[in-house]
Amino acid sequence: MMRKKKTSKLGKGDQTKALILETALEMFRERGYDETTMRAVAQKAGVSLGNAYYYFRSKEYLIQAFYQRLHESHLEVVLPALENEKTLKARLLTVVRTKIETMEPYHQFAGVLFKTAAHPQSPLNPFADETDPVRQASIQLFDLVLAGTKARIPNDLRAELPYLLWVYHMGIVLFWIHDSSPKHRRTYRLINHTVDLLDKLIHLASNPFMRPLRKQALRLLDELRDAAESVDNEPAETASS
Amino acid sequence: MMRKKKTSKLGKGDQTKALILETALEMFRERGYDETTMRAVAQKAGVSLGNAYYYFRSKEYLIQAFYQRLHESHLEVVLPALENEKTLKARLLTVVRTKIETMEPYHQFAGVLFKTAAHPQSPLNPFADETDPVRQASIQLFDLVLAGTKARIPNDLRAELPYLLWVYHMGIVLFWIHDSSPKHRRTYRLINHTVDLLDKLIHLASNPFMRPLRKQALRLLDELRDAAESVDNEPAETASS
DNA sequence: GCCGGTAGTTGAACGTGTTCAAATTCAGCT
DNA sequence: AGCTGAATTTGAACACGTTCAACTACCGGC
Repeated sequence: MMRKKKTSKLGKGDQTKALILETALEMFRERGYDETTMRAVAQKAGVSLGNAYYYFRSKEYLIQAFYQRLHESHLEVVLPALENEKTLKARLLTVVRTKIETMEPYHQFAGVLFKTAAHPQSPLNPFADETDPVRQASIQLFDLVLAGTKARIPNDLRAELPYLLWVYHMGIVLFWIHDSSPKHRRTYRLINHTVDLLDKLIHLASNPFMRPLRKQALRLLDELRDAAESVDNEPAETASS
Repeated sequence: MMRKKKTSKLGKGDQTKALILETALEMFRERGYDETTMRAVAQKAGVSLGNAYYYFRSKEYLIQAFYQRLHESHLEVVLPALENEKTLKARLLTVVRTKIETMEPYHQFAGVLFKTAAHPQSPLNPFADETDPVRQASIQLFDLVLAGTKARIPNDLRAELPYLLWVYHMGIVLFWIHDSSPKHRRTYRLINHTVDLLDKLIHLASNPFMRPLRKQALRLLDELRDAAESVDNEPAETASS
């Protein structure tokens, strides 16, 4: 009885799964999400319709896979870039800018990301289950941003900041989705301004004078995130394998 | 050639439209949005399927109509209640609490409100076209909240505050949607805490000492809302994203 | 070399939102 | 009353996401 593929090349299933995902993402890029039908994906990938559903239990799961893939691409770009930046401001700028750049080919498709972002099970939902691996990895990146600076930040704030910055960056992405200005100039301008503001705010909030208000805000944050704790629905065990 | 019904009873079309909407909302309340099919609504309302589409160009438009109806119900409750409250804090509390109470019967259905809130044309989208009447009316309520207090707020902030409070209240609603605690206690607790915090923040931001930061934040806000200015599509034509 | 079971694959079928050309009703006019 | 064009209403048809029972390919064990 075989346990688990510990080594070597991909099994046949993994190949098919990758093929379907690749095909789907390509079509999303070219025609958008709604305009890409599961039948069309299956046909172009040379598999049957049912087979596509064998690997992705719904069309939305392709988005989830996309989001995962996107994060990996982002990491490849952002990690080297971060090595050259030391200040909090510069590091934040780098992360958010490269994120938008990575998403660029998917701009018209990206709308659907938020169409379901409010859905309890979506990893994009700020209240969603924190244990989602994709989401955790995404938040962790902002922890890395902070870890690489010498900025003096109180521990209570420091602990929550990765999550807060992640929410902030989701806001930027949301803006970018709606941004129809040429080359998305508005988004980049917004990033500049918000990062500047955030930098100031973080330092302001780190001031001992602000301690009571900060404590109150952080207590609030705790409360906020308890909302989703009792989401008991089966969260759709990760598609296959 | 008749112009417009200036008086008297509703035309036949309006009757049918109201009937369909009423039936739909009832079924949404009882079975939820996704579980309520257009066919079922039409059948229960005693009209044909196509007829329902004659009055509501898509299922989502029923949500839009719901939101409008909801706002009217809210006004009926909140306007009298506001007459007894004079402080900013109390007035804010009143508005947000009654909002949640008004939405109560639709809790399980409300999820879909945000499923499409990110859609460019949705009045729930913070970046959406400001000229949407439902949305404007909703924002105006927060202007009324401010108008009834003696709080000293700088003009620049005062002008933007209705919109900001509206966004805040949307956040509360979003939380409420995910709140599965008994009687939504968590939401009410959150309202208490956030209103308290907001009250403090508004006064803090009104401090002359904060002027530069405030100015910067408000400039940013302007920029934020420009994002949607070039949304020229006529509503509900574009599929997806 | 065959067996058995798991993984992979198929396509027909279902229910849904939406569209549309045609049928019907209605209000005002002569 | 009879006509006319607009408003209203109809239900069949379409495309899509999703499900499912059946079929096939593969691989380890005998």
